[in-house]
Amino acid sequence: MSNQIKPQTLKGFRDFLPGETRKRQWLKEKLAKICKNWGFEPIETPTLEYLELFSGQIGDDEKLFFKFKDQGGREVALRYDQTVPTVRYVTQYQNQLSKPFKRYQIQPAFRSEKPQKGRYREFIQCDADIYGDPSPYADAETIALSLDIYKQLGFKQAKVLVNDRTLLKSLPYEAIVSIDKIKKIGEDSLLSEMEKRGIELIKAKEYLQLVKSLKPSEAVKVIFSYLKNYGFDENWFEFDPTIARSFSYSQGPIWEVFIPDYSAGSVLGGERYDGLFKNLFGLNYSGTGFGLGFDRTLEAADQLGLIPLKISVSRLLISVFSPELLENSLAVARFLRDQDISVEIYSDPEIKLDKQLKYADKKGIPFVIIIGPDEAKKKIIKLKIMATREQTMIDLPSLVKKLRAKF
RNA sequence: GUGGUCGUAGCUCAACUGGCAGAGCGUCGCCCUGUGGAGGCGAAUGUUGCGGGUUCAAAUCCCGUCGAUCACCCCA
Repeated sequence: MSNQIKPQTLKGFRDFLPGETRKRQWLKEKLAKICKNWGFEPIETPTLEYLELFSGQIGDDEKLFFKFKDQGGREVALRYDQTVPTVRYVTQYQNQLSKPFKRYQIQPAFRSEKPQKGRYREFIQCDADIYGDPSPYADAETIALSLDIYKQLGFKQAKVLVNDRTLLKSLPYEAIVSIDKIKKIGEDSLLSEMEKRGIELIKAKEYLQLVKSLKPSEAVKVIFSYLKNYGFDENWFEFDPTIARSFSYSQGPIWEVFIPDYSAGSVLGGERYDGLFKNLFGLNYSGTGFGLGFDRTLEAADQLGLIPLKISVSRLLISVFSPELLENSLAVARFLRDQDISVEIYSDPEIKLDKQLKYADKKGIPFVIIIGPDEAKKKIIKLKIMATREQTMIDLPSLVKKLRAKF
């Protein structure tokens, strides 16, 4: 009798089956490649940080931290976002980093939220930021990168809505938080929302009018001319004074990216947050950039059919005719692998050929090699193309040539 | 964190007001001992998420718990 346990994942934490994992890897690789194309350097930060790093900044939301005492009694927290740890990182290594410093980062973050669809306790974020450049050109560059990512991923259209937090300076924080919801709840509900947050109705109406009358700031103009010069079509960007990004540390330009063909909300959000350096470390420094929602972006790409469909990692299965002929299959496998061709060999030589073919079929492996007694005697192999059922007897050097052409 | 809905075979789901736990798909076997997707025939599979309670009797009602999902909150 053993204490058997139930196989299950923790609330809000996920396993990924091979098909899903391949999609996720596809997106990670694309994101990394695009960021590198823009000259952004990859970095990583630890999963665990001192709790105090986050706790000063977030106030109300501390209940969302995954925090505990480690074995040494230290108060620690799982990475809650990428921005705050990276501000620490930039401060800590400023002498070793270029200025400006451009970095991207694809790592999981942890929040102890109540999970919902598309909302998990462990989720990947892709952040890209520019540090040490206070000019709106730095904002413009990260915004251009925001758009280029979606363009390079194959989206027909993405749209960035840009605002400037300095335009909202005269509004109290509660009003800004409310304004951010206007698209979701409408103007009427917005007014009652503001009242609920302790703003008088008259004031609320005043704030709403003010916001609606706002015109693009100089920084926003710089950004738009940058985007235009980079070659983005005018319908890829727009000024929207209701984009507020209710983070307490946002200042200066703020933006969110939406996919018109995907309705589940924004897929990316960014802002300038120079003040964070001051608040945390008393440093005069600047940072601007974005966090990209990995799951939403992946879902959007999947829904719109942008993920290349490769059912299997294996492109070629070497079947094993019988235990006696296993060595022939092994020899071919080794030969092909030495030629840098990925092959999978069927593991159990006792299993009949029809099962092995069925396996290849199910896994979507397009080519199967068969080596029976006849082939073994002639020192050749039979290549079967699953899609067409076509079979050819072929020797190894020609096989390599043929596969190179097909792959 | 607050409130609602849900959890039955590998998957999708049935089971009238409490009364013998079922179907489709898939899986497996055979038709087909050197060849996969179609077709035919046959077979296996359940602690009804878990724990407790009420009842002659619980998948069904009650409590707790784990998980999923929706709304709110929040969303660095």
